[in-house]
Amino acid sequence: MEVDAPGTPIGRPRDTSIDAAVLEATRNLLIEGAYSSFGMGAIADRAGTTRQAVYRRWPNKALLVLDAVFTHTVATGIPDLGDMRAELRAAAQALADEFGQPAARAAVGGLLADLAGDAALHDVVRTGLLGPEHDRVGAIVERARSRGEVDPTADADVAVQALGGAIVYRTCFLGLPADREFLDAVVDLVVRGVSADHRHPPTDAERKGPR
Amino acid sequence: MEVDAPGTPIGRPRDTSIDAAVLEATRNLLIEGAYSSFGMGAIADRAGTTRQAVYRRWPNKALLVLDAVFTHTVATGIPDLGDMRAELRAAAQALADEFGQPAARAAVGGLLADLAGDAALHDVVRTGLLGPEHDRVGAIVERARSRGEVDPTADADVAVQALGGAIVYRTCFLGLPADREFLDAVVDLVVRGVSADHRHPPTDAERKGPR
Amino acid sequence: MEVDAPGTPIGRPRDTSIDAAVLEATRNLLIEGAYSSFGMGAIADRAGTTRQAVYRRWPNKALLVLDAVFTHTVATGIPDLGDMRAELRAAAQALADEFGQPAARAAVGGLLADLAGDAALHDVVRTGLLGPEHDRVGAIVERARSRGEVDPTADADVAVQALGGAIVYRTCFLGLPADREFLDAVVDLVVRGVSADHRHPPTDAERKGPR
Amino acid sequence: MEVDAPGTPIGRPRDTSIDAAVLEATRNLLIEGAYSSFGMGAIADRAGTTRQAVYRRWPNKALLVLDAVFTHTVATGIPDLGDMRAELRAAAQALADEFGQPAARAAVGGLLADLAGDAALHDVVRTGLLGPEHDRVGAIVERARSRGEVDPTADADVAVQALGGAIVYRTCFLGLPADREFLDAVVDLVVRGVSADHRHPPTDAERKGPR
DNA sequence: GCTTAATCGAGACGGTACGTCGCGTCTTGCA
DNA sequence: TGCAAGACGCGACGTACCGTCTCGATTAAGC
Repeated sequence: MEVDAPGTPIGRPRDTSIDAAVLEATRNLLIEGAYSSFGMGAIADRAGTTRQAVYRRWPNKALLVLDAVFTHTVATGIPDLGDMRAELRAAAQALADEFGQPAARAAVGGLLADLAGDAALHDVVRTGLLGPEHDRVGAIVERARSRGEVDPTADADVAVQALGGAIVYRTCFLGLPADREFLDAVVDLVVRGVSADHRHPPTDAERKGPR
Repeated sequence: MEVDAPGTPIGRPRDTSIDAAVLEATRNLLIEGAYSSFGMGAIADRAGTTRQAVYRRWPNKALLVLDAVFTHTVATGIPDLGDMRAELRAAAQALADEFGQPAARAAVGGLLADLAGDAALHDVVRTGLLGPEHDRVGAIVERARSRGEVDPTADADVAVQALGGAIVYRTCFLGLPADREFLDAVVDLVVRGVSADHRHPPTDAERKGPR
Repeated sequence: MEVDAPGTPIGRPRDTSIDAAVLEATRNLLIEGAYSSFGMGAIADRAGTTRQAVYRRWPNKALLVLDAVFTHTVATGIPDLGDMRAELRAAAQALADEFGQPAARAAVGGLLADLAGDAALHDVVRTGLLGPEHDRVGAIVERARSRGEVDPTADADVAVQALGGAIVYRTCFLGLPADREFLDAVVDLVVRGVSADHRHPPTDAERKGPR
Repeated sequence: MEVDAPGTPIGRPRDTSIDAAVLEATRNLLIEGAYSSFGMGAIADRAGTTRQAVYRRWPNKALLVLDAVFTHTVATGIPDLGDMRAELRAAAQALADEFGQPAARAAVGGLLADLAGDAALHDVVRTGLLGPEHDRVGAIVERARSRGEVDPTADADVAVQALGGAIVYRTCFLGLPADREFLDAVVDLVVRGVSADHRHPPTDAERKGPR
């Protein structure tokens, strides 16, 4: 149901090598400096092409950086290993791989800044990048819940946000590496935080306590 | 033995009302639009002054926004309530108050973007903003640990990053409110994640398993 | 062997209508006010374009004003009329036309001021504007000299500077019009000053007199 | 009839050394660079004082430069030597001394530029600087005329403007020195140009000729 | 000896212009 | 139609100077 599918694209075909060159240039510039320290012109120069050729492919820097830095095909679900901890480790590792690379660390802030003013763009990120990530981790928790490993009162979304937040915060805000040790520790914390055994929820007094 | 301590400040003194006006203008502009959607000129205009008067006070937008948005005197430690959960709730609430305000949500991304290229600036943020926050939350966990409530193998830093990350991630990345319910849930997760009772650490096989 | 001769000019060509608009805007602003009362920004605004488009064409205000005000193709020599007085009148009239126009009167001072600090610019004026003017008038005198009309001891350069100086001084310094009557009178003075008949040079005593 | 003559000036008296320092600083800056290359701030700095102290004494740069560069007491008339040539030489030398000094050469252009927009200032220059100069030279010619040395049809003003123009033009426009030789030559030209003997005015045909 | 008043230094103030940079678009010639 | 090149209108950048002001300290003269 492609509306404007170009049945037979007329005119000179796009030079696909430019696509690659632009993406790589973007990544390199991100590694070398901050998101806001370069612009479309610098990207085009680095890629050995022109601004126009870049704009023909991506309408703005945010979407270009998104393409350059993040693996959209990330949605490769985690296989059912029958073990929440192992599955979460795999998911956490994937997250760390994605957000820990230097280009991503440099990109996140600027992307966030550009997002703030552009609702459409924000949606792209939420549904295209964050959403799948959430679903994937959420699925792990729900699967474990169906196996009875998760406390019924635990909120999967909260677990997801704690896990993802910890990784993103550590890599992008603190600039620290999300190494194996850290990932294990945070996964461990989350697993224990949601696991079923001996869960004793806060009393009502605590829950609705003063303030 | 302050070298450049202005014993008797010479020349016309700064107009302190300008400081306030600029900070408020900055906050308002952040609420109305994105970090990157306005510049020093717009701030000066809104504050009813000139760019120069702004630059006299803050050398760049990042430091100005930092001053405008974040309460530096945040380091007011959480009192010892004898209850980790209650203390963490207070800390989480403070965090949510700080990062949940509209201006902060709009600022975080741009700030992060500018930080990436400026090591000195990054240090200011880390030691002046994030550091105290960490220490505060870390102190709560350590206090609980000394009361025997925390599992000896649990890493306080990880708990801190999970708690902080979850809140920042939710407010700034997802744009969702960090309401009371969410805060309670994430505190609950962290408390259970580090608490001493019935902790069963991963086996060595799990820990060093094939990843 | 032009090195940077643009064999085939590449890229989008300059919009020639902007050149004209900028030159006219400059002239108009000079007529309306002083050289120093407006800047490149005002010129661009008046021309309906941008500063950048102006800077692309002229590196500074002095060179732009030079182009706007003075006819560079002034070097159209005066034809040999066989009569020094008539030829000098034509030359004087050309000078008065050039320096008497309102824009020129307003420009001269500022130009001179900017020149003082820029040797390169000063050369442009000397060789491009003053030089041809001199050669033209000098040629008239020399032609007359070859006809025997000029005293052999008379210095053509001095005659040139007296004629030119009188006109420039009157129009630009005194703000008086260099009308037909004045021009006739000053040409008459110069002609008589250099003519051969009954010249009685100063005695040595006069020439090397006290002080 | 001094209206606001401060009978007894109360308050702290002006530091007269500042007057001198400012005038000298102005002269030095003019020698080192162009009129437009420095401002009141630079003058104050160089004089080791503040802008305000300068503005207290002179309302703008043009008047300050005028004071700094030109000897207002120039009106010392030329004594009657009974010889036009000798008297004109003395006057020419005085003119050359005044306008030939480096500071004056650098000042003239900028002064002219500032004058253009300020009628009051222009009057100051005309009546205070140029006027006396004219009167002085004009008086010489008229004196000679009364002795019968000058042709009755010769216009003294034209002679004045030719003499003055030649000197100013040579020093300020061409940047050449008005040395003894040049002054003698231009005086000679003017003397011959106005002298009574063998003057044969242009015929009517020439005077009202075509064009 | 105290008040009064103008000056001094220093530097902030609201303005305006500077010359440069980057944006996103457009207009050429060539492939 | 794509591409390289570069001009276009637009707007922000950080700086510099303008002429004025507001400070505390200084320096006479008059009371």
